[in-house]
Amino acid sequence: MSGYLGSFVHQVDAKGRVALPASFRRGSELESFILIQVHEDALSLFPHSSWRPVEEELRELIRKQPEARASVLALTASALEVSTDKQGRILIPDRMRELVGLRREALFVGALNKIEIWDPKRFRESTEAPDPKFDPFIESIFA
Amino acid sequence: MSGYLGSFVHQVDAKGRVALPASFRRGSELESFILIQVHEDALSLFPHSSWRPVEEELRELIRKQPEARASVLALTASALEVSTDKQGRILIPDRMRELVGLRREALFVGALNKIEIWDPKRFRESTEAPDPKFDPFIESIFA
DNA sequence: GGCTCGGTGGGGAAAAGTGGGGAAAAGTGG
DNA sequence: CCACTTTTCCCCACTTTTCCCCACCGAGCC
Repeated sequence: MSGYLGSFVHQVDAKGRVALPASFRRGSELESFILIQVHEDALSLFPHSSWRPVEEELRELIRKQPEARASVLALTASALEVSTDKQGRILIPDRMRELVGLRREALFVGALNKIEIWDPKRFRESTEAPDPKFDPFIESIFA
Repeated sequence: MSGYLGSFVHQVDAKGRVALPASFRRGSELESFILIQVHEDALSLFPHSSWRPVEEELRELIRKQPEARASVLALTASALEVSTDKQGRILIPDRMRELVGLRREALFVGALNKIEIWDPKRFRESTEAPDPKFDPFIESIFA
């Protein structure tokens, strides 16, 4: 199975639940993800297979540069393990929705090894004027 | 199951008991941890699986640098094994709470291989202005 | 049209968090 | 060795939150 691709808008209900897009579900059983804010304006969902190497590298960073401990602690403090319920939904705590301005609608965006969750309006604003500086690199990848 | 993540505030009752957050409980039975102060302003809770390699390294250090014995002894002297009671609570002795300024509220923070226990106010102060020097490292980890 | 699958909503049982009384154990002094 | 004090911790009770489960709706397919 290849990386996550595509974008889907789903409703956030009164309890803070959102259905994970069907095409992002891998096993048919209940799955769990790491929910964390690593970019301004978006939450990220890591499946365990993608999270494991991230966790290793974070610990490596602290061992080599102990002063980075506070930065890493701030990250892990705001991260969270979330599981899908029997309907394939995840629960996003109020606190995390506020961080990225999520209201009634959540935009799920496939980002290869992870899934990003955006407020639809903010996503449009962030992607409508991409920097053309990188176009040659991207074109050469697809050549 | 991956490392400890998330942050949770719980009440310290008059007897010095605090509920361990449910998401930090691994086995359904009673568990035990090593409670120790390794950082200024925070207590650390090590599950046995994380403590074992630490213990190895401490002994290794003494073997290679015998002058470090006093420092290690000061650490182990203030450490403590704590078990959860049937309600999933641990007991934090007054002496340890005073060391890190813990009063009525205790903030449990997941820090991958261990759990840290902070006074909520001190945690905010310590993490609200993280050193941006490490941002590039962290971003490259999540790329 | 009937069926299935994906998405949405809400009620209720179960679990988590909190507090306190009292028995058991440990510590202290005669 | 016994009696008394203090501490520990086991157990019960209550409140709040979580989340499991059922039901419905709508779109697409057979």
